[in-house]
Amino acid sequence: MSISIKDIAKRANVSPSTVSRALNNRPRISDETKKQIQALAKEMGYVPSAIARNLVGQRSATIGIAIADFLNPFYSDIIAGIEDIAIANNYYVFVSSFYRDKQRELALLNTFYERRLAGIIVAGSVMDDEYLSFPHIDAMPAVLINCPSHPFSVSADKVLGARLVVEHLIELGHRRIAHVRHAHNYETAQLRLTSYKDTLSQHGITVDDRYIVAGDERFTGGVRAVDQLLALPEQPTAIFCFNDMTAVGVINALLKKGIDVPQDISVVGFDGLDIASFYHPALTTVQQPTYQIGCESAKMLLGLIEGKKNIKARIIESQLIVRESTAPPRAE
Amino acid sequence: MSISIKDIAKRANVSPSTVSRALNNRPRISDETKKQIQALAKEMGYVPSAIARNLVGQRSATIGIAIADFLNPFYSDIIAGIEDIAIANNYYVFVSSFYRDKQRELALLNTFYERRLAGIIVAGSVMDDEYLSFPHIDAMPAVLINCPSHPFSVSADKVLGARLVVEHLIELGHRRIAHVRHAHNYETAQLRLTSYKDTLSQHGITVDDRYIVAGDERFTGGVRAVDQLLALPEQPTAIFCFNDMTAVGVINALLKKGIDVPQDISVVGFDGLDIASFYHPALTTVQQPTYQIGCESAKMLLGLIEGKKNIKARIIESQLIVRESTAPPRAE
DNA sequence: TTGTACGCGTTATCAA
DNA sequence: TTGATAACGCGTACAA
Repeated sequence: MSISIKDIAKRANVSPSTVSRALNNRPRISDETKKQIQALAKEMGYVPSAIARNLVGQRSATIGIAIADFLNPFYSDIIAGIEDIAIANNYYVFVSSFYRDKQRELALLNTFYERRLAGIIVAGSVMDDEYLSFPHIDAMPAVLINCPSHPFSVSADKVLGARLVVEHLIELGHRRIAHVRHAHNYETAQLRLTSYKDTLSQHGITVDDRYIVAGDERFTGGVRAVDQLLALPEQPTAIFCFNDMTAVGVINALLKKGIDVPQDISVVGFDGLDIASFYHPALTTVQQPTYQIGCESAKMLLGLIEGKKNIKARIIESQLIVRESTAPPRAE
Repeated sequence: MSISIKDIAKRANVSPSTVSRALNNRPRISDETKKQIQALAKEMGYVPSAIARNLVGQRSATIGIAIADFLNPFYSDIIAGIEDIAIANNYYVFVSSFYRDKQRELALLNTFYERRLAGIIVAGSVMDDEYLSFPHIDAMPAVLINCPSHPFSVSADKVLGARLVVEHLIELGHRRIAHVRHAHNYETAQLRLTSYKDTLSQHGITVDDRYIVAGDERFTGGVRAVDQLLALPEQPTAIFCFNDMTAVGVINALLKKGIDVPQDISVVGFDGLDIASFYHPALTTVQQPTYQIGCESAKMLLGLIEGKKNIKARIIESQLIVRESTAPPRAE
């Protein structure tokens, strides 16, 4: 059992409230007793109980971050951005992951609410529109990352990103452009897919569903996707991947089969992780301002916590970065 | 303000204690009122306050994880292991990072203690031996990952790992073997370095400090290290890197300068991340059982929380995996 | 300047 | 089977 202000009060022969005043730098106390008590508290190794404080104060100064997948470095940078803003505003941050599992996501949100956290940020939710019906959303504000349809959200422009990718490939001369989508159909995965289809159509290329295969967001998803795509009668000449992790998996699988990237097949990623520029060949990809997204979402959440009302969904532009993994298709 | 058992009690015309009994499936209550109250609680959207529960119960059923760096995927797998064990034992898990900053690490531990968490797991501490003097260690048990000198710790065998690496390179015929160490001299970084030196000496190779340069644990650290090493009058023929991230940075920098890996220079990583096998060339590295380390440390912590006493530091064997980034040195 | 009394939401003990 | 009461650690009116 840890020591409390009562213990200090006894030792100092004062009342608990005097101790409380001394430790919180409150006015109605003499400088002398204040210093005396502060010294005693330090000596006794007193650490205030956030639990008791939260209970009486009805606020926790802690925000929770629920992220889809710890194993995807995409989220690491976002977390760093959130942390920096939160710490600067005297908030603590706790992170947890739900691994794209709806049940775990719900359980996590519930845990956050049980702790009466001041607010939460969710990145990569698989609940999507059901979010608005989450019962405690008014008591514990939430900001969603990459769910642009939600009013309180910060997202990168996936529609633009996917269009830039497809147009880049078409300009290079590709016609058979495959897409490795995310097996989960959550919002921003869907947006990439739709934008991919739309852009193809706009350029007079018929969408062929056989060129759309499911991956996940890790290396292995890309490997499996390659097996499917290479089994096709007419192999694609370019593969647009859901994200950089997938693209690395795809390239690795292709190289292992003796297929050169980009000479035989072009590959494009999405996200702009560090690994994209360090991989070999370096990935053509869509750069997402992850750290900035983290900062923006934290600022938005702090605004919501303080009761700000005029808050709108933010969409941040993303940018195509052409590197070594794309080239014109081989002449047939 | 969220609704409490008092609110439910009023609506049901019973006392708060009856509501508490109903909601916690306690014995002394009739089935009828229990069901009635449970239904009412659900209807009213009641969620118990973990804060109040913790205050009265003096326990939180939550463990905190402090990890050195979110941006290093090495820790992601460890977290997954911890989470799985914790959840299976009805514990919640909150993760936070201190980015190898001693002040932030201390602040984080303090935050954890303020919440009166049941226990903590720290991975990649930069405090090392000072840990034992952390004042609240008895009230909130801690397990350290990769601090083998600490009594409650789970670590991979870095000494063995580094020796396997160096011997592998020596067997291939290398004599000028460089080491990119971590700029922070925390325990397991030190162990790799010492083992590297010892193994060289044991094989009659003089340790040359110019071949030991500092990196960090990210890609960029490897890039900077390469600049230093290539400026040397006699360039090394092999580079043993602190971890896989560093190795990727090193290889990337070498390839950019037109130096082939492994034909011109061999490179070895450490950790056995997924990226090590997906990189191109695939990395020779020391595989660490990250998920298992996570599980073991969680089990150890739960043991400590339950008051188990006969707990000893665990060291888990690591294994050299030879892939494509090492080869005999070029004949001179 | 200091102390007393109460309440935050919950559980546990005792009495009814 | 149920209700009243106290307690967890802290902050804050209000009284002294």
